[in-house]
Amino acid sequence: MTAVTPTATRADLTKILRDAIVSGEFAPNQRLIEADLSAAYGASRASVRTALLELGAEGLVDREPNRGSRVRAIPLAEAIEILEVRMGLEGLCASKAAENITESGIAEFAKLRADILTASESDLFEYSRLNQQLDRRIREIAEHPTAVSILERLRAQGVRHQFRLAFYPGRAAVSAPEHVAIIDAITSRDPARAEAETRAHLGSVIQALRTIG
Amino acid sequence: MTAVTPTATRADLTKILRDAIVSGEFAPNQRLIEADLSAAYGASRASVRTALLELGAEGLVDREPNRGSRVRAIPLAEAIEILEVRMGLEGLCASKAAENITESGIAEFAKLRADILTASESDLFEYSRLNQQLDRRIREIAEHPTAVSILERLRAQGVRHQFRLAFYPGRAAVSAPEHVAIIDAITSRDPARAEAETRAHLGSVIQALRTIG
DNA sequence: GGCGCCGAAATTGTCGACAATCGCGCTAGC
DNA sequence: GCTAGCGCGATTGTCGACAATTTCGGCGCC
Repeated sequence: MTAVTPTATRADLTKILRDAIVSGEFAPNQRLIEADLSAAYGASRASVRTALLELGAEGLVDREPNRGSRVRAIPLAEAIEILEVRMGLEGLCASKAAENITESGIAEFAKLRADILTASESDLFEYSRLNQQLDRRIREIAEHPTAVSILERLRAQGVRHQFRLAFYPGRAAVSAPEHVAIIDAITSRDPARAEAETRAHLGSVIQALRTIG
Repeated sequence: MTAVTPTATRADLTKILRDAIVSGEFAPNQRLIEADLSAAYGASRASVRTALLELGAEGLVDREPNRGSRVRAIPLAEAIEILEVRMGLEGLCASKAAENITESGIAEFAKLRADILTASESDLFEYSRLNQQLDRRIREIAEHPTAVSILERLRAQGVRHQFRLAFYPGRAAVSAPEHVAIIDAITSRDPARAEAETRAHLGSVIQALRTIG
């Protein structure tokens, strides 16, 4: 536990800890002791405590009463549950995005489509980044705060499994056409198809997770 | 703000405040001042504070930094968003329930089906209670903790609008057949139909909410 | 030699006090 | 009479200390 930040104010503390968890700086199931974190980040224990409380509500840390907090480990079964939920929610967002998208949005997606196809064959880091950008833009265009806020939480929880999958050999070749299909459905302003393609894509992710364990 | 409970321990405080909010004891947009609540419930301000923090994470109270907490008012547009999300999630649960249901579960649902049809024509309170029970049983049978925990949060937020709608004249006559259709799909062990019927039902609720405002 | 009880260390939960911030009314100046 | 700036009351944010709880190790007893 390296004290990378000597003094951190409380407002940032939640973010700092969240980043540390999702980036894997803290190992799953690692205990998060309030006094230690307090010393490491130079904040008072009360500040650490509220930060842990928020992260507990986000599902990133487990908090057992009187027994402290630890980094929540997401088992495979739950990662799949999360993806099942995302099928419903991202399907909804894709459908809304197909309704809302503007002409300039369509142009933007056309460029994204080309870039994704290119990167999927050459640069997996870039490909992964573009996929995230696609997802983010779909959510922005969907204009559905309720769904988006839930998705954001779920994404943080599943990030470890997602990451593992992203660089699995041959995965990009499968997922790239699925992303393209989603883009095409949205730019055609076809909500039902956008939803179906999104669900199909996430279904394929579930399949992949199941097989590679 | 009547101090109905002279001394309340912190563990219960979150629950007490949550119940007070969803039951309408606190008006929407009402300010929740830490010192006042502390005095009213006989707990320390720190305990009140953590309770408010949790309720904030649940979306039941708005917390603006340095400006305190207030009961979150859910506008109609957001109530509809919540129902749209529930379409995805309850559809998923219904689908899983159709896969998981046992023989004894089928028998239980058959009885529930009859009771719902009866109550829908005579006793709206009982009808509303049975509907809630049906929803709860579907969630239990679905065995999908991730979806269920999200649904529980959303239900608490939307409860006011739901309640208003439940006793709208003629509403029961519309919703009862929809509930029956959901039951029939689940007891037929037909996941796709269970999902479709559930989504149709919630779609009908959205329609109703839109028209009665 | 193993099992259960007691006690100490570690850790979380709670409290009251102090500091920081925000909103509002009041005054002064034009 | 109106506006800008100041200061005060109200409320939240932060802190350190104390109390309560759990966990782990040692000791005695069977």
